[in-house]
Amino acid sequence: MGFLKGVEYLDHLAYDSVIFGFAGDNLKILLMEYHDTALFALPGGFVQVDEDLNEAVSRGLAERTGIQNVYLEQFYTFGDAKRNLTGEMNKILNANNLGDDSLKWILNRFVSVAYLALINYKNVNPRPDEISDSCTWYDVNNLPPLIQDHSTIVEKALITLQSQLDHKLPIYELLEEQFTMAELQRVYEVILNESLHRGSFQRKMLSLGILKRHEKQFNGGANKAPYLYSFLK
Amino acid sequence: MGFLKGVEYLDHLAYDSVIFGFAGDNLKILLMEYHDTALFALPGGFVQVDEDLNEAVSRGLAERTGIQNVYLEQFYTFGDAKRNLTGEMNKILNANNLGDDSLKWILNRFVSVAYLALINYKNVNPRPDEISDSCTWYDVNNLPPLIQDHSTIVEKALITLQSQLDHKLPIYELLEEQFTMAELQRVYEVILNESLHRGSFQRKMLSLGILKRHEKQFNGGANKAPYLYSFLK
DNA sequence: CGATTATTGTCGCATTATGAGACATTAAAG
DNA sequence: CTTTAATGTCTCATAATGCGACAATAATCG
Repeated sequence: MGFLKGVEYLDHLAYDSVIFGFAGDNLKILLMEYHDTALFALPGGFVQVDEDLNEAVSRGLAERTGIQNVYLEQFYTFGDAKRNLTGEMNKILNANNLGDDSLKWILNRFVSVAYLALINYKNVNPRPDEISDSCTWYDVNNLPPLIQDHSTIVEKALITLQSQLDHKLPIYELLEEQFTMAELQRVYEVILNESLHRGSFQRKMLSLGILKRHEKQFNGGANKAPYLYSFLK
Repeated sequence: MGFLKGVEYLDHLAYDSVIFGFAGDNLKILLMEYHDTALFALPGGFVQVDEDLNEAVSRGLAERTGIQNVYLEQFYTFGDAKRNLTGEMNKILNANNLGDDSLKWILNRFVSVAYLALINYKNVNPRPDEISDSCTWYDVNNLPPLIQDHSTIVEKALITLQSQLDHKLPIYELLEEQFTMAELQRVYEVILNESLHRGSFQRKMLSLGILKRHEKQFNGGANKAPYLYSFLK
């Protein structure tokens, strides 16, 4: 077993989370940067000995972003034998003066369960943990180099997001409570990475019967004002 | 770490596989029954310390069915804290005179990665392992009670199968090299659990351009003989 | 104050996909 | 030769989708 600050964790098992947000017409994810290193990683963590796996992920997400009751979806478990943090983590531990033997277990091989979450960009209060000094949003199309196989994890998360977009993913988490049709279309376009026909998109969305129309929004532009919509609960 | 016959395994980590076959117009899965118990379980196993997770599953499947190069898809990782085999496994170990302490680790909490496979019913040579005396096909709609949460795992496998049927799953593994349109339709109907319109199904399949038409099959029936088809490679 | 501009809501049309029934074909049995 | 049952294909109605067009409208500009 591994111990971290007096808590016992399952050895060889971790989770990583790909946390999506939407801002400035682009899809973002949360990344951590470790103190005094140029190493970026997905926010992840370990599973306590008597803790549900899903609970562990919720807990970690709450600790890092301050938000709770998030839509979390498990999408793949990465289990290659050579998945370990030797090298990178040595650098991190040294930079943080944590080089004692009690943390050696962190250098073991880890099987990692990957989750994705869709959250509202504005609701987040990214908080660094003890060994990372920033937890910041990055444009998903312009990520820094990530440690280990974290780039692969992000890729797989994106593919999952795309394939499940029409089925069950609660896209509304990404937007404000109320939004325009153009904003909603932009979310779809960014996730699918393709442009959609405006008329068809609007017709399709309205035909689904999942949107409620509200007051028009006078946005100050020299044009017709759009309606605001929200998702029916 | 856990030891089994001199090999070292990752503790707290297991896999379970839902192996689908098709025979007699029905979808089947492989189940193991333990010696001298009435306990049925999905074929599963453990991951060696220096072994890729995917490798472990392939290895286990080859050991139990004799077939290799199977399409294996990971679909979920079950990680509830109370997932353990206390009770059931005690019964199994006692029935097999394996009640010594060296196997105590098997009673721990296990996080299990679940895989599904589609294989050709006829190619399989189910082989029991040391502690299970049968590894047999069961109709998926008529399963015996399964240990632990294995029924839940089967359910989730079925849902995954259904949702991915049109996208990427290599259904052809379930059939012979050549097959009739009626047989193919039956596979779809069994997986989707609904009947399909014959004309529409045939039109759809032919329009996909993934089938090659062969000689007619004179099946001895008092009716027009169907063509045989195979999937284009 | 009227013309202009950019964006929006909606419609029409062509094309494609889908559901359902119908009809001729055909291999074997009587 | 007739009958039977399954098959290949067709037609029609309906639904879904891609794409362009048009009127409406809020702000700006002359």
